Amino acid sequence: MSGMSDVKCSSCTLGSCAIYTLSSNELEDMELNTCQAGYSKGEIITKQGTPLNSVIYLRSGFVKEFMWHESVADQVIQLIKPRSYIGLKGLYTNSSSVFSYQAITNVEVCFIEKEVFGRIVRGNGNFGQEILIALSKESISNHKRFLNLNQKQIFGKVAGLIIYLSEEVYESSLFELHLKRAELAHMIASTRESVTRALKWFHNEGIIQMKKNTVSIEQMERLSEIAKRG
Amino acid sequence: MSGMSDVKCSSCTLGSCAIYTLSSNELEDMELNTCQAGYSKGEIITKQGTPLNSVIYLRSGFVKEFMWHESVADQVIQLIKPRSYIGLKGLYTNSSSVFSYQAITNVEVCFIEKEVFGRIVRGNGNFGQEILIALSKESISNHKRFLNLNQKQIFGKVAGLIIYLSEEVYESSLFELHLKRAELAHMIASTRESVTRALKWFHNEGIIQMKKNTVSIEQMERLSEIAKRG
DNA sequence: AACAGAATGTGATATATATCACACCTTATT
DNA sequence: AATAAGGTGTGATATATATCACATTCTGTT
Repeated sequence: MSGMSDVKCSSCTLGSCAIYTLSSNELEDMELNTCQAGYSKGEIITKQGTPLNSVIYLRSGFVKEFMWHESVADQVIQLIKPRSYIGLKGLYTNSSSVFSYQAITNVEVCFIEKEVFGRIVRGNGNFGQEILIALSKESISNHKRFLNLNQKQIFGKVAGLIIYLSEEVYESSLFELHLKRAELAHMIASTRESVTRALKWFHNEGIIQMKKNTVSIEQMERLSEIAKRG
Repeated sequence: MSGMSDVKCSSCTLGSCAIYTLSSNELEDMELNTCQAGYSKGEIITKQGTPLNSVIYLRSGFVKEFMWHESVADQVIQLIKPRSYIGLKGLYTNSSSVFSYQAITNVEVCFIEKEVFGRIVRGNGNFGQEILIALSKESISNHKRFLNLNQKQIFGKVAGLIIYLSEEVYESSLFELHLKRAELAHMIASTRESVTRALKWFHNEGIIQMKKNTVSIEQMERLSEIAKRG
């Protein structure tokens, strides 16, 4: 967790849509109860079970939301893209984090105290609306992954995963894979080896191109066909 | 879709937590833009792709959220319990429904125009907060099912499904299965036959008891052990 | 540059479960 | 009561993929 020069919320260029709805008073309220931090690739931001009295705003970088599951290997729930809130869904539950969050690139975040956050939601319906929108979008995005898991064949699941990463996370047909094979596998209830084989096959067929860890989708049509039919 | 005598929002005994935050003006606004309906078991409430300019409030009964997926059989996303909002996550997206909703018992619902709903959210932060809470809870509940799918063995998945139904939907260790075997299977990416076998085995082991379509969880410990370890 | 450790690729095999085929049961309809 | 139709139970078989074991490549550190 590396230090960094603090940016005021009011002058932040990486803020959420939501903060544009805030009055200067509200903004100041938030500023006073927010603290900024940087993490480098690989660092854990919060661990499940740990107290967490903040909503975390991801200014830049990508974060992995996951759980360490008893016997089973870690389960990756989703990847979070920059300019989104982390752990919003925990805002109104208990004070300890349900999930763990890890920086998968270098990352800048802000910790906003839950209490202030809630106060502002209650006081400013427009802010609430924006948060509601954010949460809805996350929810729908997760549903897509969910549906993908109902696909039985791994090739279909891997194809769906690539599409998810491209559309919901990296928002580009060209992106770097920040997760290793085993983690990708854990996102679709499969194994490292099976993911390797699927990616290799897609590559050989010219459906995607992979050099190093950079994926480029070449034939989206075929890819989504595979994601649908298996 | 059977008719029924209309209840005013202000005198509704089956309202959400959220509506208790409303002023009488807001309540009236809602009343004027809400219409009530009843469906009987099996009826489709909304079909995916169909225009939907309302948030639907489920006063009583249970509803299945699902998609008809191209080649593949229907995919059940979740079951919705009474006194919750249906399609909240679609409030701020497009005007056509992403999912289909079917009554799996007799059901009473209210259609509240999205526009009014949004207006009230913006005007009343406390209402917004309650909606946010509802959405968060739904989100977390779905995450649990999600994690369960990452379980590879069917016995584990079926066990997890039973726990989900008991804890998140029916809120009792004794409940009636409103879904048929094939639909249960579609919730966990498995098959009718495998679900049959798993349930049979649980029954024989005395972990659950099943008569007709009523399930009673007898040994929660073992069930959750199976859900965890497979 | 050399090394160690991690991550990834690859083939052979085992195995869980999907699939198939059919029997049985339940429910509704005539 | 008889019939039909939808749902469920059950065994035999096929098959996709997990598992295993090892080779290869990549990564960062001394």
